[in-house]
Amino acid sequence: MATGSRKATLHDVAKCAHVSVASVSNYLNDYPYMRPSTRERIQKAIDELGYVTNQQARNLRSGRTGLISLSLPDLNQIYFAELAEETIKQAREYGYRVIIESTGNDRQREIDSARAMASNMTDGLILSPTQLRTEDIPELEGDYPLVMLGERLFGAPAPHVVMANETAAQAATEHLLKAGCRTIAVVGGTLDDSVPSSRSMRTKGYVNALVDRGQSVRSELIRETGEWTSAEGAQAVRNMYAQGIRPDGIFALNDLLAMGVISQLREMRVRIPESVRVVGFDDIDEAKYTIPSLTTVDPGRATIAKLAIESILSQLKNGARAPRSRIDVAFQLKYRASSPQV
Amino acid sequence: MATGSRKATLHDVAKCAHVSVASVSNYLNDYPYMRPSTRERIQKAIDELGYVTNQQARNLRSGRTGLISLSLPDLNQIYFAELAEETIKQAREYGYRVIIESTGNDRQREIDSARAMASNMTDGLILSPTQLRTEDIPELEGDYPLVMLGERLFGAPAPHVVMANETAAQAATEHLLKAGCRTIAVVGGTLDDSVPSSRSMRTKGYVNALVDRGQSVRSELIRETGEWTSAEGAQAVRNMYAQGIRPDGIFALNDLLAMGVISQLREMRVRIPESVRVVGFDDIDEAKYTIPSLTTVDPGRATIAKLAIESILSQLKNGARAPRSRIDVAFQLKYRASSPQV
DNA sequence: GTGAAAGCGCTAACAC
DNA sequence: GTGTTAGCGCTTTCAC
Repeated sequence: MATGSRKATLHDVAKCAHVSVASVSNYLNDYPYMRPSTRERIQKAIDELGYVTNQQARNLRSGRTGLISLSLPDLNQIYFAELAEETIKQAREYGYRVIIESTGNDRQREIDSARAMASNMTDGLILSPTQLRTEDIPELEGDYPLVMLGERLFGAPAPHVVMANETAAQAATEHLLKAGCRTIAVVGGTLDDSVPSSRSMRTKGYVNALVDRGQSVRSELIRETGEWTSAEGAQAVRNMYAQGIRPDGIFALNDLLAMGVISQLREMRVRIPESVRVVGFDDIDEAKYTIPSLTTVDPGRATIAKLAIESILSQLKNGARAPRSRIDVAFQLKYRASSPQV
Repeated sequence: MATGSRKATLHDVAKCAHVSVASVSNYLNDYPYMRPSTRERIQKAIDELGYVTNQQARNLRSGRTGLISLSLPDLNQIYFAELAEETIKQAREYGYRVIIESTGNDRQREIDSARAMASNMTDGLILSPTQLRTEDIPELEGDYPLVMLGERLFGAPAPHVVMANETAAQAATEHLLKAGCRTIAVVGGTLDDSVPSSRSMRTKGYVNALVDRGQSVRSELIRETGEWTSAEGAQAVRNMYAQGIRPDGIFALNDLLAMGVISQLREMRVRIPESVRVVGFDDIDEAKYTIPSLTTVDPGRATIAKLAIESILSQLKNGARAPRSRIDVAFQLKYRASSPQV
């Protein structure tokens, strides 16, 4: 490596190796038809000058950046942090890097994520909105690669990768039913389905499972909560018991709620799973470490990330936005100690 | 917005507005000396053509990208996810976006993060390594803006923003002492300080506090753990009690451990804080929601992110890497129910 | 105040 | 096989 005063360019390398810039460029891009001796001279010059390709110039020329935008509500929510981690990992497999936008559940920032795509800074956008409304769909028009995530804006003009909220919740509930539970509470649930959301979809799955078994849906077993935190999960259990409700199964709509549920039940000396089975949703890392460890729904985070990245790259290859479509991701029930498989 | 066949360029706008490209460029960059009528014509043309500046071209010309790399071990670790969130937020304040590299505690990937800087893709690097060794320091030479984070590689040729692991741990322990605790266990601690780490620094702080009070350090109160998970925290408490050790204060070296500690104590009907006070470290979001809520050390995550970003930007402005330096960030004890202020 | 022109460093035709 | 050249879309002197 040279005592670089200024950064070496293709031009410098060409001069140093006594070849043309085209040859150097070819060399860098693995052009096959090239005399070995030329190759060597070029490589030597590169080493000597400590040359590194300037990505920006390459980007301008090629129209690609090797960057993908991932727009999420909030990395403080474990689910999204873990999704981001998976997405970064997947992108790296293909030589891509990820810019993360955190929108903080702000509609304008969600729109801005889309608008930023017009400036060519990244090769594609993976967007997980929570506030966008149907009227915002025009903001998503464009020819850049786009993949939608989450429960909103199914009308968006792009592929939409969705987790199986409803069927997974149904399977979780069926598991409890099959294990003999007859009084299954759903913590975090709601019967309000005016706005599609994880909350409403998962509750619907729960209801479906009961109905399929000919069981009645008891509204006192549907425990609404505010935020999905462990404190709310614990509170929900306390309230339920205070009202004399004694479930033998609890389906918490995410793992944090489930952690609160477990902690409260243990506090109350309720045995898990002997007296009450507990099932969560998301399969966050901590679910393995609760006591007892948490049976939960793995919504296929890794698959979601993989499909999203692959769709972006295939749209990029085709040079066109893929049409609106829906890609359902398989879920998996992870059986752990809080409700073993029967 | 026009029925853009192809994306409009500066050139197109210039032609449409009957001015030169220079004027359009000036307009876009808020050049003050410009006839209002010209301004208007240009703006009209921009609207008409739906022109958006091409960032890549601007980047090539200006040598800047508006991107900062943040290289972290793992977004699945809540602390890092929350740090990333803060960093993204701070960067946005200055009009910057963040590329997140997740190195998975892999030394080669940590090195790659640094090497990637040579290609001009981002304007600076915030690096939080866990595996880099002193011999890797040469990899960090360069004139690009760099900020180091964490407990390693203090010899690196760049500013190093560090949290007050030792003094914060000392303060946390002093708080317990002041509250009357006489048998304070440290969960996650270690007396091995051969490798500098959060673990060893925080333990050292704990020891300092005891020594300052003239108390002896009892090795059976230093409870080593494997990973810092809540399961390990709970296990540590069980082991301790099984050995007949009855602490009246527990300092857990991070919040996940503390959550396990709390959950196990409640299980055992030990009253918090009456019988045992519990203090954690990190102030993750969940710490507010444990039951009882967790007294913990806020290591100044927001400040760390802010200082890191600001240092990157100031290095950028100065056109040179800032010299090696150490920037200590103030911590704050967050008093909550698990150990109220005395 | 505004315009002409020279690149930033690279890639991709196309010529030889 | 290798070289020449024309830009990618923008910013920035420097004339006028």
